[in-house]
Amino acid sequence: MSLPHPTADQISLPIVLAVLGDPTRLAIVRYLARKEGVPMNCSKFLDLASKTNLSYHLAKLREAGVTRSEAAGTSRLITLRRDDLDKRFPGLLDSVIAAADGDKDLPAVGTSEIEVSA
Amino acid sequence: MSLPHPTADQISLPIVLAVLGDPTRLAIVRYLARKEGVPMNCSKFLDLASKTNLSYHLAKLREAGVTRSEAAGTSRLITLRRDDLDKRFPGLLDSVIAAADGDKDLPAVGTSEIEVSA
DNA sequence: CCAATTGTTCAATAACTTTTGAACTAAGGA
DNA sequence: TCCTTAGTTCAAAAGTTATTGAACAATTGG
Repeated sequence: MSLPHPTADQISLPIVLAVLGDPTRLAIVRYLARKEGVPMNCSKFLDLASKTNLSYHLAKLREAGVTRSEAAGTSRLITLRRDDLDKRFPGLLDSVIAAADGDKDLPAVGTSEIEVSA
Repeated sequence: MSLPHPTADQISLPIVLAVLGDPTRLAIVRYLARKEGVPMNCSKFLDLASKTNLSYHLAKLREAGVTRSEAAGTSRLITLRRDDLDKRFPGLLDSVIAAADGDKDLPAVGTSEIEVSA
């Protein structure tokens, strides 16, 4: 069973901007962008907010079309929908992430991480 | 007398994104971008919202550092702070405006305009 | 000076968003 | 089967943002 996601052409610019205009969600997106290709589970983000609140923010990101969440056992694998976002809004995600990377006042996750091999 | 504006380095990414994540404000910014260099007064935007509501949205844009408002007699001249935004968040404004231009569902102002010389 | 034009402020309300905790579901391992 | 892990759902509370109308201020033209 997979959760509802908008199709690429249903992704709306004002909704994406509004969703990214929240520091917690921006931190999540930033982290997903840095670990692109590696699907994340929610527990990665527990230092940003409570479990319940994370569920809320991750649902917002998914409903806006910014992320994709797939069920995998008891976990959820979360990925950035970069392909769809780049197609719909060329350059937007890159400039947002670059801007977020340059901002020291933004909350962040896993910025000083030791790469652990599987 | 000029209204309070943030300095370039006070402009915050999440605040800018949240402010642009409103269709009325996006329409204003889009119009300012198309008429860049030409300072606009508020009456240009009266088909987007009521006078009072416009005052509110224009204040949000100004406080976020997206626009500059200068008093000029009984009018206010509103311009995009493109220089400051481009310095702080390279590429962001361009990709937002390009994305907005490609979206037919967004409210717009003056898209079919006859150029009137002064 | 008077009236019109341009826009602001204020208070109220409506509408949304965020956060919370408790209760829940579903999968997987012992 | 029972327990743990991972995450959702729900309802309530808190907080924030958007919209409105009426009243206000400042400038300009007659």
